[in-house]
Amino acid sequence: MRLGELEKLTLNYFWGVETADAKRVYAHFKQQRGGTLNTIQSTLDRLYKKGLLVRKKEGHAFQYSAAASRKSFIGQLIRDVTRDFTGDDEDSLLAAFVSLSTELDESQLEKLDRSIQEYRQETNRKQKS
Amino acid sequence: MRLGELEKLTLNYFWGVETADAKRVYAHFKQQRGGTLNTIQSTLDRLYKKGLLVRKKEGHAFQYSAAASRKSFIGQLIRDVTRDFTGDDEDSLLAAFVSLSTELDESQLEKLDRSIQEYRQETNRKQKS
DNA sequence: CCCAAATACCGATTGACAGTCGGTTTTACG
DNA sequence: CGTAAAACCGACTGTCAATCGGTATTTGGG
Repeated sequence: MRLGELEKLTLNYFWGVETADAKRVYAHFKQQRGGTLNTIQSTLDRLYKKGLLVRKKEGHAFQYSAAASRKSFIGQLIRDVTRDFTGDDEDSLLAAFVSLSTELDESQLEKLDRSIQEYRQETNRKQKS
Repeated sequence: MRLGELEKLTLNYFWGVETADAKRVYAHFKQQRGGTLNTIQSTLDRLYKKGLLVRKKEGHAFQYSAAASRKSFIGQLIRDVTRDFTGDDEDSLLAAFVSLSTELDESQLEKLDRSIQEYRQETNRKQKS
């Protein structure tokens, strides 16, 4: 799924606010990039149709909000972009991790290692309860 | 940087062969998808201009080959796709890892953990020598 | 209950860019 | 130096984001 520049900006915006209607989003972007309310509405609609935003009518306007957290969205993004380059036999997620490893320095690897340990602990706790 | 379908197939092809000229690539794809030699040549040229293939003239034709390994390419891909969603303050690579973590199960985390340990050992060895 | 303002929705246009391929130019080798 | 092979150029198509004008719809107030 392809994302345009304004779509990316909009998604980032929605991870900073709970909820917003087109007018509110427009007020935010009017300063930094101009354009019309209509353009924002189209973009919100496109993101909605792509399943990246959810919406609910309240009064006159739809209230939009992010369909997924930033983190899980990025995770999905990575899986999408790597799928075409990783065979079904190998674990594409793991392959992605390993690919990225070569870009990390020791201190980052250490941090990562801690994050993973933490997450494993958490997962184990959940499974036991 | 956007990649088309044929471009992805072509990159994958080049990770399976050392080197190939347009004719050879065409011979490979003729079966599974038809098209003309010219189309392949355009695609090779586009990939070359994008820096994803390197080439060297040998006799009549350019010999193309992958500019980077599959793994480092995927790593680059992930960094590109995540850049717009990770602030400069936070470490985007680390963020990507953590995002993906939520998609892994315990056995995968274990494997990942092992990979990281291995890699850290390797890195340390290199730095000492 | 109906009207006007607010908003959603539709359609057209533009700009990138991949894919495709015909035609022309360049090039390497005999 | 001529020719066959390959590179290169240009055109056209299809897709999709961005943009925005115009129309349809909806909602809350009167």
